[in-house]
Amino acid sequence: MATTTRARVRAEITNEIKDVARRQMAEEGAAGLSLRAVAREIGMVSSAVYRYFPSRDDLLTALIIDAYDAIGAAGEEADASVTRRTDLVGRWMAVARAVRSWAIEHPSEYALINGSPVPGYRAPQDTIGPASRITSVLVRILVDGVAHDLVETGGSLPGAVRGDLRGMRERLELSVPEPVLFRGLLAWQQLFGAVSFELFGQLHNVIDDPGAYFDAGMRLTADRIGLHARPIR
Amino acid sequence: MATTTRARVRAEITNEIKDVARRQMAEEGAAGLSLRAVAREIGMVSSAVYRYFPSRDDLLTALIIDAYDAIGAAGEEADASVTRRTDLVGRWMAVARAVRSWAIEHPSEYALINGSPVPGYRAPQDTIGPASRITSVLVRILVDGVAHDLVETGGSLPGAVRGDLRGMRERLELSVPEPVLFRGLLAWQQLFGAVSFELFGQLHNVIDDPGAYFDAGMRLTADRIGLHARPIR
DNA sequence: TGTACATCAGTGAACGCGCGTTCACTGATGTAC
DNA sequence: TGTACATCAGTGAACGCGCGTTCACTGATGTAC
Repeated sequence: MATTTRARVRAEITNEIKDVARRQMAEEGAAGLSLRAVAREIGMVSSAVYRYFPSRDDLLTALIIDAYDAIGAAGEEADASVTRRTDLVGRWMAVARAVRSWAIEHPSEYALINGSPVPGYRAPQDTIGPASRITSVLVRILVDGVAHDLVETGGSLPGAVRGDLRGMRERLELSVPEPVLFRGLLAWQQLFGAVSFELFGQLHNVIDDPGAYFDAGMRLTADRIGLHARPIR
Repeated sequence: MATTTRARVRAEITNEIKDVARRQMAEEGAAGLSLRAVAREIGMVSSAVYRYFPSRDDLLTALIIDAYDAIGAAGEEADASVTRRTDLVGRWMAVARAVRSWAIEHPSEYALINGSPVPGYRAPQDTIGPASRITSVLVRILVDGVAHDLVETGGSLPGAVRGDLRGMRERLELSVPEPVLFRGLLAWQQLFGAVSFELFGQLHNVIDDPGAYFDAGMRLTADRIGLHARPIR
């Protein structure tokens, strides 16, 4: 048969290992993720975990890939939920809020992909694909904006920056002028900077209503990307 | 005598412990900081370190306080180096570049105060004072901007956000309108977001000249705070 | 200025703990004929 | 459909390692008289 009992059980236990690892990471941090502790909680002997993941780093890699996929899926879903596709500000806000919500619900996974690097761990190439998923969501908003004349396209850039962005534009085959890419990148940084600030506790004792603050900041950011409600030309 | 030999030697060894700890943190990360490893490198028996720091967490706290102090001092120095005090954009750029340079020179210490929190560690109250040092630098730029009519003061804010910022303004006894504080806070986030992105490797394979990119971003940010070269009124 | 005592830095052994990974093994599940 | 063999999941013991922290101790430095 296509999926044997063995294969099904294997997939289930693989998921259980990852789930338990995620939960433990929330308490101990990524650096403290321990195969033995995971095995103990599942009720397995520690060496049994090696039937599923050849090493601790491979488990970490799997968690990172899952996290990128999850935040990417959350962003895609939020973007798709906005029915009026020319409402770029609405799409931006939906994606921004989705990123924040996902991060608040999965703080340790967010830290895994957006916090300080895990010491001694080098991410393999496998993580690059899933990582670009959430980035692509923003890029699509910019592409649609350019296509419908809903985004400012002007602006000057220092040569070095323009060159780097041209490289990016050509690699991804985007029809988006460099200044738009530049503002998009800054908005991206503002989004993840805001989420990290909130999550890592930098807003403590300053902002009591981080949701309202986040929304206001992202609205201003939308404005600054140069997103418009009606065609410019 | 005021400082005995014992006291002088004590201060020297305390510094040596912190220096070695900083160097090891760069390799192992904050979570992997180990009293035993530090003692080993210094050539001390591990229990001797307890004459200087009552526990591993106290050593971490000392490193955090030092890091806040160092980045604060770097920011203050950069701000003070701009002789024309009404050149707010120049002051902002100087401080931003100083923060970035310090972070690049001391990546593990930057991560310690701006990266994901160290698991299992709760920062004591002692860190609050040093932490506000760098924040105060930006606030002074805004205060001077308002005093000399060099910064936009208008803008609307949702009630909850305005309320939070009013609290901040009153606590710090600042004569700065809430919208200015709001934009300042966003600029602050943009600055640390940009440095973190660069340091934690998110710009890899996208930006080859991160210095130029950083400068261009911070210039745009200065513009967006509403800093002007000449009085508005 | 000299001496007796108190303070303090550093030693070395020990406690009790956890970690990643390897390896020979048992017994259950799956596959080919 | 039944049987022989191959594959695979999980076991339990072991290797070699590092960690934070405590404690009784020695010997040097500092202080009071």
